[in-house]
Amino acid sequence: MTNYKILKKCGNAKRAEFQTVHGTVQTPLFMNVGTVGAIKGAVGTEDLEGIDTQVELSNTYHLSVRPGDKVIKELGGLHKFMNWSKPILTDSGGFQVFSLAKLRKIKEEGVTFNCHIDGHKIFMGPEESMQIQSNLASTIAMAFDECPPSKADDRYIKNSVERTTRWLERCKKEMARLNSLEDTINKEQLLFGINQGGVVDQIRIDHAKTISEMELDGYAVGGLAVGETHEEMYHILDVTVPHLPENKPTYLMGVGTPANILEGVDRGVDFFDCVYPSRNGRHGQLWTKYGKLNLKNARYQLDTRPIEEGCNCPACRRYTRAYIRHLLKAEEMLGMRLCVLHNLYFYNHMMEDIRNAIDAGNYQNFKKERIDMLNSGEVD
RNA sequence: GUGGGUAUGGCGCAGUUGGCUAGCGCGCCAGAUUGUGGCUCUGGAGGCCGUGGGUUCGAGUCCCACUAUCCACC
Repeated sequence: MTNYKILKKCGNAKRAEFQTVHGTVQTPLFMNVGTVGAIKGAVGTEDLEGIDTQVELSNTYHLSVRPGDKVIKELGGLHKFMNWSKPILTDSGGFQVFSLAKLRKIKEEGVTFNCHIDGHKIFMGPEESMQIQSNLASTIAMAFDECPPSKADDRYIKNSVERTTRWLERCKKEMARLNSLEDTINKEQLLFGINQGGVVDQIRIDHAKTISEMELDGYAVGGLAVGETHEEMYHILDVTVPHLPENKPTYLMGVGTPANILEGVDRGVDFFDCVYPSRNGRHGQLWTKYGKLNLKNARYQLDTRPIEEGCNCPACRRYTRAYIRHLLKAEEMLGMRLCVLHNLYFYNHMMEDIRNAIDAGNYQNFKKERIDMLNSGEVD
């Protein structure tokens, strides 16, 4: 029995429904990134309901360091801890090993690296990552992978990808074991595998075929948006996604800009996540249908319009650009919060528009129209 | 009133025995940021060096006067 049901296709764009123990979600969707169990910028789970968040994303590595996955397990799991009942996806920690550890040693068993907070030595391999994610009791666990640098040579990437495949087998085995244990909180935790291969077509394709045979709950494309061009990224999706199972959700990790998402959907992607709306929101960079604006710019000092005309987010419903700009310049928490809420609302509602366009069988026209609007530069 | 100190971009300061286009931090003005260390990075604008004289080839730097300001004492 599959928990993933395609409702409509429009070209390669898929409109689907995905059932989980924490409820059914509508795809394509954007997951709101809350690395340490909170969306940075003083955004609580009560706020997420108000901006139509479907899935919250947290991070295995960060939560294992602080407060510790065993603490969260003792408190009943991440859902209870955060008081969030909808789906949570936990990233495996593989990317953090690549992105924030200065010193790391990758071996067959796993990776040894230094903690970013106090520098102590940490070992994480597929089994450790699955155990932590099982303790967190997220809805969806991600496989522990290696995300090689975009500048790595083909030989390195090939070896890395082969090891990632072996790690995936170990993840699957460990997940099955954990889900069968008596004291496991979420015995129906799902596992998504991750495709790698840099920007090398054949490695990507071979890897996609290999992991497709492993009967996972979903498939992610990782290792993109790490320095390659947009064209390279779109090309990799063009050649890779067709080799992933169509009857399973597809997740493009860490991507991206509104335009990236519109293009990703057109290539069959269901799930997206990105720190852009939250991180850049904290720094005053806001997304609108007509492109992005930097609210810290002096020209907004006397601007009494909302961030985006017609937007119904908590920031736009009540406050002016001038006021929010002042809050940002004064480094008031409220400024960051309002900007993050606007950006997440913008992303979540763009996804809703995308779903409606696919339902209407009009996705490609919609995409072109929206990308033209984003590039129009008519923010003001 | 007396003695001493200080005066350099919006603010706080560096500027060596006088020597090229006077620097730095913060702020300001912009830009970057893609499975998040509330960051970080990259550019840019802005100064007749308190005022007036003097010494010197050359003065932010030395001398004199004035003005402002701070500290101590009366």
